[in-house]
Amino acid sequence: MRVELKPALKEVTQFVREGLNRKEVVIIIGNCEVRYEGRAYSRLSSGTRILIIKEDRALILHRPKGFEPVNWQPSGSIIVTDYKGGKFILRSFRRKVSETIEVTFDRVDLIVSARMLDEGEFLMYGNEEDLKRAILIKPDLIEEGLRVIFEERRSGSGYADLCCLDAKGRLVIVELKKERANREAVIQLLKYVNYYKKNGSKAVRGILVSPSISKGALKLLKELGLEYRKINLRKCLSILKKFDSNAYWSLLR
Amino acid sequence: MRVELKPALKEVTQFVREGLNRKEVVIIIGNCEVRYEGRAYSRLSSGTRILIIKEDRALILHRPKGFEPVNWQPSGSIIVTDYKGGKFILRSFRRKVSETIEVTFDRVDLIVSARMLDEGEFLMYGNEEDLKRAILIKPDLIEEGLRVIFEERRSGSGYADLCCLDAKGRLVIVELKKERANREAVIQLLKYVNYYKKNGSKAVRGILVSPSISKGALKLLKELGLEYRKINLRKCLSILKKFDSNAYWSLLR
DNA sequence: GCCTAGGTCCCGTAT
DNA sequence: ATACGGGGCCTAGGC
Repeated sequence: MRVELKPALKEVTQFVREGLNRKEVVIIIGNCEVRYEGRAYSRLSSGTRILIIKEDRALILHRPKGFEPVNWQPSGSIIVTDYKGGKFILRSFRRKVSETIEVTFDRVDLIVSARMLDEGEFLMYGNEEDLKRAILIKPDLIEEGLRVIFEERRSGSGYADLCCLDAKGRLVIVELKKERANREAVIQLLKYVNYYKKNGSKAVRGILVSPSISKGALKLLKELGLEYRKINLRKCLSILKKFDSNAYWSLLR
Repeated sequence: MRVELKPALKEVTQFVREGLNRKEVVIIIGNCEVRYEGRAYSRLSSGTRILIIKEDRALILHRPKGFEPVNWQPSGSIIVTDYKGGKFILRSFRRKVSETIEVTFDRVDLIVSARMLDEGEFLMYGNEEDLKRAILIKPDLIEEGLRVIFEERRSGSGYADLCCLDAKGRLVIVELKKERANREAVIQLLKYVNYYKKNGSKAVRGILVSPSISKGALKLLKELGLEYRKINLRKCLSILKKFDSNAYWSLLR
């Protein structure tokens, strides 16, 4: 790891170039102005920020407040550095979309270049995918006698989360939401149900499955003759835990 | 600014506490494990990462690759630090939503605490809002003789971008998209048009306005008897430039 | 390449 | 608090 406090701007160019060539992550804290041009246009006038350039050339510029970066460039962009007019300039060009960022520093307080070893495994659970997996294991969570026949099935323009048959053999389209469902979710479900009705299936039911639903969405749902089933995310996870030997489930408190 | 290379983990607690109390931004580079529990659950096993905690307690944890943070907490959360079992532990609790992050460091390579002055102005143009402003100035961009009567008008469940009258006095609902429009946009427009049809207006037209439109969306649009108008974002911006004395427009190349 | 849908999306805004 | 829609959204998965 290389660290320099208050480096001369002239040296920063070399420092950054070397860091990136060595596949290190570079962090710059300093006073800068920013210009962005691409899908939209932005200007950020002078102030102190944190600039991060990762191994893969992802660029992230943070102000001292707020969760979101003020300017950025996703990974894979091209970084060019320059020293001109007494200032350090860093430009980033995105390959596919025509997008450019130009960060001009008139003062650098700190510069860091670090090779970071990170082979850690990232595991996420409790997303919509998990909800679906739990239902595939135990379709009774939605309704007695339900059988899943397709998942993520193309249904017109989009994809139905689950296509099922109920105890009476009727087609049932299921739309899953892991959080409170809104009107948007109802419209999504309607779209798929209508697709199957249009394409020959007579008795098609549509069920929206989520832990909760907004008042307006529930009203709309009923008006459209669709159904709602409440589901508990924790319950789904505990079902998965039983059927999945993966050790990480044991971490669930 | 305070910087320490390879600080003893025991000292880090004090360092972070002091930094945050002084409204400084704290950056830690080191080896850590992460546990997140809230709307979903995640585990990140050991590796070297960058942790940023901002003045407003926004927490952002970055791996050495990729644009997006692997774990985070938006501003306003509560930060608690601890030294236990030879490790430095930082926990963040979100107030409203029940969400927790726990970052456990077994090695810290660098720690920085910096008061960052940033009063810079951030200006963004070329978003949907600007498209709308340009059309308000010059409705002819869409159609000769068009007059805008409402903007962001509640129309049933959502908000119609623009409500207008055409040369023949018919109601025209306009849906704006600053980028390629998809089926979603068409459905949105349809929803608003149907709302006004249902509520008494007889001849209601719907126009989708965007720089381009997906093939499927255009087909759907026509099937539904809706209309499409291409618009050029740069042209809209140059119109705004004329009518808006704000100096930043001059920065547009 | 286009298109669709999810995300711990975040965020602003209006009700 | 809830709900709705934008975002330079990003990212993954299909086709």
